[in-house]
Amino acid sequence: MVVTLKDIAKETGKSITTVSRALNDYDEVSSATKELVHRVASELGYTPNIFAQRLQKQNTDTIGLIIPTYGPRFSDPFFSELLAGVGNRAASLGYDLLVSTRAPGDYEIEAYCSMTQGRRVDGFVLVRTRRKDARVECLQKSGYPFVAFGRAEENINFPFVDEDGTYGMKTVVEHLASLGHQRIACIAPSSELMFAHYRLQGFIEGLAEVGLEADDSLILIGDLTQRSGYEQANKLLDLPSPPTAIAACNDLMAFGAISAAQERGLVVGKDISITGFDNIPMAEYSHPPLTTLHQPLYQIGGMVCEMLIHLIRGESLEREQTLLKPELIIRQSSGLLRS
Amino acid sequence: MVVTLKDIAKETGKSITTVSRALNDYDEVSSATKELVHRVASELGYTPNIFAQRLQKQNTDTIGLIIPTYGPRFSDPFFSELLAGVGNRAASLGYDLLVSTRAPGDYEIEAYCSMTQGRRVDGFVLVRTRRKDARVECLQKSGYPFVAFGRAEENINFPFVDEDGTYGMKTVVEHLASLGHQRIACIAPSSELMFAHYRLQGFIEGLAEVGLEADDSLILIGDLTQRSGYEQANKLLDLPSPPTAIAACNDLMAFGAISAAQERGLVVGKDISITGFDNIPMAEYSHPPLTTLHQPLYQIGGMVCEMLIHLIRGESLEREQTLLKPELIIRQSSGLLRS
DNA sequence: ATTGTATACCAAAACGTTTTGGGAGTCAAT
DNA sequence: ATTGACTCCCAAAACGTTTTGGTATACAAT
Repeated sequence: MVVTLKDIAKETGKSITTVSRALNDYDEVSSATKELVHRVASELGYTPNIFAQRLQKQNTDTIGLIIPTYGPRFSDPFFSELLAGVGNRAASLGYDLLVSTRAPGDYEIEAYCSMTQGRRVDGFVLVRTRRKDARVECLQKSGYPFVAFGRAEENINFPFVDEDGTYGMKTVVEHLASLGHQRIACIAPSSELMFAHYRLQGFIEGLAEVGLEADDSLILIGDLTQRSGYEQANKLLDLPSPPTAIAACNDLMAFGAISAAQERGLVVGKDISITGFDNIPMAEYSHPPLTTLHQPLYQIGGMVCEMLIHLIRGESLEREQTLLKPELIIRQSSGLLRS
Repeated sequence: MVVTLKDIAKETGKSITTVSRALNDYDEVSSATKELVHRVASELGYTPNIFAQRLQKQNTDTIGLIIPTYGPRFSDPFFSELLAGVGNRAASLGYDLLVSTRAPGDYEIEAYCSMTQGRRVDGFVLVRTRRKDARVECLQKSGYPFVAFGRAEENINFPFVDEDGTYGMKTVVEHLASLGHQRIACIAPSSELMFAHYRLQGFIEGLAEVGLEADDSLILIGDLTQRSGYEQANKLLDLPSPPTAIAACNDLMAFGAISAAQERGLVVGKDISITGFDNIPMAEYSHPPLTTLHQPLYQIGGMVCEMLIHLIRGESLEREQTLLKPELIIRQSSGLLRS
């Protein structure tokens, strides 16, 4: 049978109150009693019933993470690394992690509602913010604490960590321009996604800074998968005057683009330069290795998680909003323009 | 303030008992009362306190998944796809998913203990079974329901879904042999991991079936990452008489091996054949596209999750143990032996 | 008149904690 | 002797559900 405080009380001859306090290390219990209670507790193999605790304390020691999954072949290294970061930090701070996977859309908000209404979690980690983010509205309205990985449209204010995608893409464009490239294309995800918006903005500003004109026909929209990188790159390469460099807004699409170029016999890094964004582990081992921007996803996951827990505990945050500068990692997928 | 049954009772003039029963659709409540209660409940915005329910019912409607994370750059597409499968199925069956990420080792068992002892979950999904799997022992001893993705050493009996890795690697070896390869190497993870054990066994049996002798110097151990595929492939290629084909036991190591071969100027698929196992999305877009074995991870995740929930509900399983045949996907990383 | 059987309801107990509000004893200062 | 401060302890309430073990009424069958 399951051991409860009552059993320990009976065994030690103390009251339930005292047992509870002894186990929680209150000062008003003598050290002799504390010792006795602890000994008996471990003899009987006592473990507190977490739901009774939560019912009483009205908190959950659990944080929620809802992962938007795009289709059944969902397999974005982005999330596994971030998840590891959030999960490990949560565990080390004594919090459980309740994960829900939902396709973006109507049911996604439902997942938030069911977690908030049932008071299943103390707060949320929000990932991949969107331009009009119903999740942000929902959480702000309900007053649930949350920390986002990613910003939102200007005027909404909430704690976040984000990478400076604009800065990142500017450095990519500078890099490509310094290699002599003038026709630089971009494969960007829908600007609905805030990070895509910032990255694309960086691409355009970068072009301006190096004195190149943005050409709308060289900016295509992809959906973050290799497949779409492949398809959009094919469209770019079919243009009468194709680009000599393609800056993809994430590594997966860059791989798709590389694949498309190679199918046409182009040598990536020589005939054409292709860059990514994220520096997923695969980037180092692709052929050719991918020039990309490094985002420390594991650390970001940890940061976001820790900020959230501070918030839940009612502590003030050192920094409400953090913007990280991604670092350009130059590998062989980008090279001098062949003249 | 939070609305409770008591509030509804007061508002409707009924007792708490009747309100509870009305909401749970017991027959012993008149339909008029049911209607009244439901109306008032939704007017007041009632949502049950989940912890009170769980305390009373002594169950959690939550399943646990503990992901072994190898290091901070943990980023295995294997897990994101599996997680999506488990998570989506759990949600559709009304279960929450509690995820814990732990490095394999001592703390991993602790994670199981804290979930079982605190009775935080009704059961577990166990992934990547190991030869002497302390987790299996722990769960069997505690009597917690669980379903594994992967088998264990012969005599232990528990419900699982697994892919037939032995069969899979045999088909790979047959494929390579049919292309004329005679010196075929294998990069396998530690045989501590059951799936690695079966895959390696398939490799060896496969060699025997096509009349080739296994050469121990051609079997190296990796740790599932690209880096280790790269390192081990380098060792193989440095041999006085290097292999003409390398069968890696997962896709990530295959990519590492491809990278190593390409660094030496070898054309993969011509000068050397390299194969993987898993068919992660990247396999289609690598250069060259990877010959590998397809595992339907998303579906497997769903199956495992559903079996577990049946088990938790005390229903009998249609099949306790399922072995799936992986399908060989031939792409360009394997080709005819150059003579 | 009694018994049986539905139907519709309810008070109180139970789940296992933590917290509230207090009590009893000891010791020292007035 | 009284007061105050301190230490150590406890009974009971509270958290919000579900379940147990009833009751009261109405109606039909004996």
